[in-house]
Amino acid sequence: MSTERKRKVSLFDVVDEAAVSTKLARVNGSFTVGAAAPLLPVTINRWTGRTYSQRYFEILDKRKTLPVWQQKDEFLQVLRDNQTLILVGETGSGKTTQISCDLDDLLAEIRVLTAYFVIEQIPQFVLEADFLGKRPMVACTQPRRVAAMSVSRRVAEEMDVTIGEEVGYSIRFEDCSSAKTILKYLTDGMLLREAMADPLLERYKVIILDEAHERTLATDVLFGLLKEVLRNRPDLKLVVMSATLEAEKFQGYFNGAPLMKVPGRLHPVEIFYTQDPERDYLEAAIRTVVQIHMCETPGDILVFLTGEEEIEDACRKITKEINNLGDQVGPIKAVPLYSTLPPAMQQKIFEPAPAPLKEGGLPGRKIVVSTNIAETSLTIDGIVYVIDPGFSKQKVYNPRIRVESLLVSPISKASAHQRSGRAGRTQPGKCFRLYTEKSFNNDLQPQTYPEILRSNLANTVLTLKKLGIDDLVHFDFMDPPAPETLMRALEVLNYLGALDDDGNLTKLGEIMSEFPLDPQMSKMLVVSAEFNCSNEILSISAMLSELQFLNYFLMKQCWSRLYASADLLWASSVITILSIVPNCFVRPRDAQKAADEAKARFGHIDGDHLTLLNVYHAYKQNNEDPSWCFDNFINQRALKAADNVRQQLVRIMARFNLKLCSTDFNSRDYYVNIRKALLAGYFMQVAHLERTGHYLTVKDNQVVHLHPSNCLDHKPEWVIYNEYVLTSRNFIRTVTDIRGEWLIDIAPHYYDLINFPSCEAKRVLERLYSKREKDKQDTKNKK
DNA sequence: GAGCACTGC
Repeated sequence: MSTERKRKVSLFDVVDEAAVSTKLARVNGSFTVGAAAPLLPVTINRWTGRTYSQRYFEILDKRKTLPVWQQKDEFLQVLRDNQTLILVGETGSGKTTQISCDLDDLLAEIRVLTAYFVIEQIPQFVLEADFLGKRPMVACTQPRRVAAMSVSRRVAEEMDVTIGEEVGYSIRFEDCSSAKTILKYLTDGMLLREAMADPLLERYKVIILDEAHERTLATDVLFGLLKEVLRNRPDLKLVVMSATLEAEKFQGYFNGAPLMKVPGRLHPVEIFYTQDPERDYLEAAIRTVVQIHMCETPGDILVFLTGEEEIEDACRKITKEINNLGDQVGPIKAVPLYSTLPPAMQQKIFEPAPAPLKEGGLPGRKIVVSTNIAETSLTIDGIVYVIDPGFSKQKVYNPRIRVESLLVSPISKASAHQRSGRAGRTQPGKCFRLYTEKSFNNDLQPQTYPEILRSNLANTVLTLKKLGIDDLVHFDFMDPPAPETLMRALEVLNYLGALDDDGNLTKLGEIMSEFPLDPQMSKMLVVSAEFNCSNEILSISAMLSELQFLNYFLMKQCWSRLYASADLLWASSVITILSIVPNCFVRPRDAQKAADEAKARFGHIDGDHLTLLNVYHAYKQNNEDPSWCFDNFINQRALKAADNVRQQLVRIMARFNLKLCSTDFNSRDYYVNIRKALLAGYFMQVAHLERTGHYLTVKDNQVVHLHPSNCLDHKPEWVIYNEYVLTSRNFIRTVTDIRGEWLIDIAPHYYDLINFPSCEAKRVLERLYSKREKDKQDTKNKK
């Protein structure tokens, strides 16, 4: 029904648009009369029909000084003569964001840059193309939400239009566009969503994929999809924007499309390497900071390290060492930066360097010590020196045993390049690489290993099926995933009932594909009404999915060789292996005991899923009060985000007429029904307690341990788990007590005993099955 | 009894 209403609105808007264009024609008509007209400056905005503001001309003058402006005519000509065009250069250098989970905060804090860059200009050039018709609609994708928002706002300003009207953006939770919109910035995942409803993307005349070199999962899927669409739509044009490193690969993939180089970065950066390899990169980084501070001209320093503890440690050591130098040097301020840092602390990176201690004294310097959050997601102006030890923490996924872990690994050349670029934002800079030039050339991988090759593809396969791609094996991936990964995904979807035995999308699968969740979770949600607890499952899903933003999906950096030898690496004690902890519960260093006690108050003896439900309920009962969150060591941002997700899920449930219901809270079945519903989605993630006292995952037979963060007060015979992580041991995290009988009731096709490796769990299930048979016989006999 | 790279729908 909501689609129906939407259609009516857009019909209305088409009428409205026609009215606008007649008005426009009239305005332009009166304007172009007379031979002298072309010499006059254009004063009427052709998109709005309004007179341009003074500010428009001020910005225009600056835009005209940009190097890319020189290439406008050439660009338009190449675009006219070709269906696909690849632009290479330093993309993505014109965005600035501040860290925050809250979109409102972000909007208030986005700072306007004084420099203008390629991705703001190219779409505007496209709109000026006369060969695309009167009001061609242009889409421009970005891998990150904030980029889509901030760039579109900037462009709306440059075009002298209101954001959300002619220029807009569309991201999850927020569609700021209208029927008037001719240029829409959106996340790559969002364009993929649009393609699910409109497979030929017919509303667009031009699609621009920015930051294509980042190779996000969504971008990779769009590549293959758009290649198909371009064949079916000769009128559609595609512009791919990428960094230079793999330009030829892109060209080869897009059938020899023309390459055009565009200038990007404003200032040169001088690169320095060490003569010999460094044994201790942390020590070397601190030493380099001190040297820069003593010997180099003023300018802030950015140091890349791998994790919170290392960063805090480095900040302390830097401050100590510089203080030891006394009056010989100016004052410094060492500022840590990582994603879990409270926002108030994060703000510190934008504070100016400290002033000289006395008038005419040595200048101060700001030293930002950061994870690779500062590599792509966040830009800090004023950085002149970058220190790059060459490592970052990267997530590794092994599809064979479905285990993920985080490990400190060497970065890629592309990543090193990106890091050094951070030095040249405001003036010429210097980058100190704490490895040898030989090592850079020979040891670092050229590119970020694409996400699609190291991800669980169950969700992607479901999306592709929904997009009408039946033959996954012959789908034109730029880097085809391993056949086993695809097979594994198909198998999981078949067990969940999303695909039938021929691999075709079922009705259930179609509904599941509409949820922005992984398939197990959407299955659980879709069937939860059958267990009379969809309200509660909604809350749990929202909480889990909010946590999964942090710990389940996608992994980013380069690591192909690591991947190939991952098993060996896991065995290696040299490499630091860390896990990712969900952040719904806050545990400050100075109040760990109080935080644990607060958490225990929410604990549910049957498991962590139910504990999450308790937290959500308590949050709502306390009117989402931030001070209540603070007092109870609850991360308010996480809860707010979960609530946001929940609302979106409710809307999708309504679209498919899925009932919202709850079991009576006083009923004995209230929690039983919830636990059963969990199993309906996650029946493939069950572990059994062996007589030895260890848990074994069912079917995979991996020895696992309950993560100590769990809140069970006993060791249940059967548990369902949300994730399996490898840190110091094999852990299953977020676990809930379930009953063996439910396995054979709810997922008999998975627990069929025929393709089941022999183990204790199998023998227990066999007993349960025969007991079930016997019970059936008994009841029959009684009758 | 563990220890927090980064994003997307």
